Amino acid sequence: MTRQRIEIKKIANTAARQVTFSKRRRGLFKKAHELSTLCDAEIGLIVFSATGKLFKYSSTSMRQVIERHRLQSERIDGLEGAPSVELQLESATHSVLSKEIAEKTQELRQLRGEDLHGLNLDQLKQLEKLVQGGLSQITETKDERFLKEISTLEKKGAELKEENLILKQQVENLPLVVKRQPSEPFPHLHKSGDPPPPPQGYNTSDISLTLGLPFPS
Amino acid sequence: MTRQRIEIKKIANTAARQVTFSKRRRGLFKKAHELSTLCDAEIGLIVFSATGKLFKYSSTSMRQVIERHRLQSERIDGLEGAPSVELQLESATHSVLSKEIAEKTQELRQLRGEDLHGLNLDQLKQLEKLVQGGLSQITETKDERFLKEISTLEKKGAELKEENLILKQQVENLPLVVKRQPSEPFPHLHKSGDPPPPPQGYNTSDISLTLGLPFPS
DNA sequence: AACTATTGATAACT
DNA sequence: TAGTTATCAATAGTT
Repeated sequence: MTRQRIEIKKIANTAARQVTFSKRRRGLFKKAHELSTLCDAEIGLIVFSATGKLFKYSSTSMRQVIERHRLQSERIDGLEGAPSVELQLESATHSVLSKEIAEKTQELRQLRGEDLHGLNLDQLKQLEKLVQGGLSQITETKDERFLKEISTLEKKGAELKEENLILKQQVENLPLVVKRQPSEPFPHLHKSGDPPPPPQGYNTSDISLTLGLPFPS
Repeated sequence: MTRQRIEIKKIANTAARQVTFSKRRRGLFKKAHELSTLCDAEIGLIVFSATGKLFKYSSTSMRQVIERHRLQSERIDGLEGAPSVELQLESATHSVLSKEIAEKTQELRQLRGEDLHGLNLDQLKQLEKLVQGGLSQITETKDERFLKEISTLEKKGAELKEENLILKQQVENLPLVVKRQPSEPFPHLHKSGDPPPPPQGYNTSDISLTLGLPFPS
């Protein structure tokens, strides 16, 4: 509805989908509120994100809206030999949950390449595309992780190398007369109160060494 | 929001309010549907007009949405002076089922290449392997299906060819006596004024024409 | 999260 | 009630 119109079907890119979800959810809630205010309507709106997070709006109380809806629906469905309300709710819940589990289980199996018999050619092609997309994501994430690890290691290596260089310079700068006490060969590199670590860049200290300059204080 | 922006408060004029209610209700439902489709969200929307008429939209079934909402709310409200044993049992069952759903949902998302942040390198490699396996299965099944379709078609084609052959032989054996009328051999293929098409093409029909087959009635 | 070019929704009117 | 249009609001793509 803007820069370019989009097709109304599931947004493939996860990040984009989440951004759109946030934006449109806000818009939807705003519209719901406006309708309820402008036209004196009683409204209940329940939204579960793809990640299962719950968002809701209701003009009065959600319970009231749902209750009113239940009454209306009952009137429509009409006649039932009523078991207890609790049992009805419970079995309803269970059947809903169980059904959801069954669906997800089946979906998982198919994503794993099992139980494909029920699918026709189009569905197979679609599934293949979906899994290819997933695989790309996974491989990409994995490779990124690899690269990150490599660069971390390289960085660490470089730091160590530099540290070594500095230490080497310090060692070379030590006056030959003074004997270091063996107890603390390399006490610490940067504790406060210490003589500042060699502030020099790479060659200055070497040069000063060569020239026999006094030790920097 | 158009010709003139309006204040969000109850519309005084009844007729205008009803008109606005109809228009905005449609808009709201459309947006709800778009959100659910674009972002894979589960949505339930209940609207009572000021006159008490019920309108609703739900991406799955309203019962399922309300049930899911009830579960979430239960969990959030949480702590309340111990409910009845039945309710406790019910909640226990629910939490088991809900947990299973949550796990499967997460697994599904990861198979689709989403939400991979929580995984370490080893887990990513394992997941990649799993999905690669699934993809192989799917592709294999799909291609088998393709091949099967092809061979079916080929078989059918061969049968038709053979049938044609037999028919041709029968045609050739027909007596040469009957003459076809030369008027309008292929009336619709060429518009008048065009250079006449190269008369008869291939053979079978020409032969039958030559042979003066009776016009199929 | 902020911006903006566009599309979409809709208030007023017919 | 339905259709039209001028205008405002929502938002897709981008930074």
